[in-house]
Amino acid sequence: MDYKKLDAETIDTVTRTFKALGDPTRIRILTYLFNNEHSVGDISDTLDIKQSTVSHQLKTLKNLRLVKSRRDGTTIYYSHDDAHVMLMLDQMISHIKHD
Amino acid sequence: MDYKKLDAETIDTVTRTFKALGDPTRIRILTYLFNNEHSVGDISDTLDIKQSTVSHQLKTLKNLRLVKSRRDGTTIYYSHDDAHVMLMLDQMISHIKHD
DNA sequence: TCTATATATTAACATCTGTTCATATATTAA
DNA sequence: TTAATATATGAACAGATGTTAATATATAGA
Repeated sequence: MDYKKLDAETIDTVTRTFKALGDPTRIRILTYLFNNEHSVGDISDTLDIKQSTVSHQLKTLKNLRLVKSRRDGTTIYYSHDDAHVMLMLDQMISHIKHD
Repeated sequence: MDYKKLDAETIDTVTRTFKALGDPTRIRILTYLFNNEHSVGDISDTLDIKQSTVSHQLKTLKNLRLVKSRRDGTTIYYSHDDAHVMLMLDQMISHIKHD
C-alpha cells in the first residue's frame, strides 16, 4: 500500500465509512441487521432505542449505502447493503473479543 | 454472529477503534505508517500537518494501542502496533477504491 | 550550564454529532 | 374521509472533537 496513492476523495470516503461505524447506536443496529432484515419499530423495541433515534441513524447508514430499505404497507424493513463492511464489522468484533 | 452476545464493553471498544479510524488526519498518519516507522517531524513535514496536531493524534492512536513509539535521542519514532486493524484499514481502502 | 532541536501539553475555540421532543408524512382499514 | 399505525423530519440542545498558538519538557552537544 502506498500512502501517496490516497487521493482526497478516497480518504474522505474511507473516513466517512469508518466514522459511521464509530458510534455505539449504529454498531448495535448494524449488528442486529447482520442476519435478517428488521423494521424500524422492531429495531427500536429490541435494542431499546427511541424510534426517532433509530430513524435518524438509519438515514445516516442509508446515505452511506450501508443499509437499504423496502416498504411493506406502513412498515419499512431495513437490511444491510454492504457485505464487505459487514465483514469488517464482524472482523473487528472478533478481533476485540479475542484480545 | 449474534447481536445478543455483544456486551457493552465490546461495543465500546469496537466503537472507539472505528472512531479512531474515522478521521482523515489519523487515516493519513496510519497509512503513512503502513510500511515503516516515522518520526513526528517526518510525519508532520511529509503529510503537511502541524506538529502539534500530529502529536495530539498520535497520542489518540497510542491510547488505543494502534501505534507504538520508541525514542532515539530527541527524536521519537512511531510505528503501527495493531496488524489486524492495519489489515482492516487496507481492506477498507481497497473496498472503497474498487467501487 | 547554555543552546538548539524534537516532541508533548495546555487552553481556547469553532465545528460537528447524537439524542430528544414535537410534529409531519404515508399507508391502510373502516 | 377519518382514524390508527409506522416512519421520517426539523429544531434545539448538550457534549464531544479536531485544530491551533503558545508554552513546557526532554535530550544532546558545545
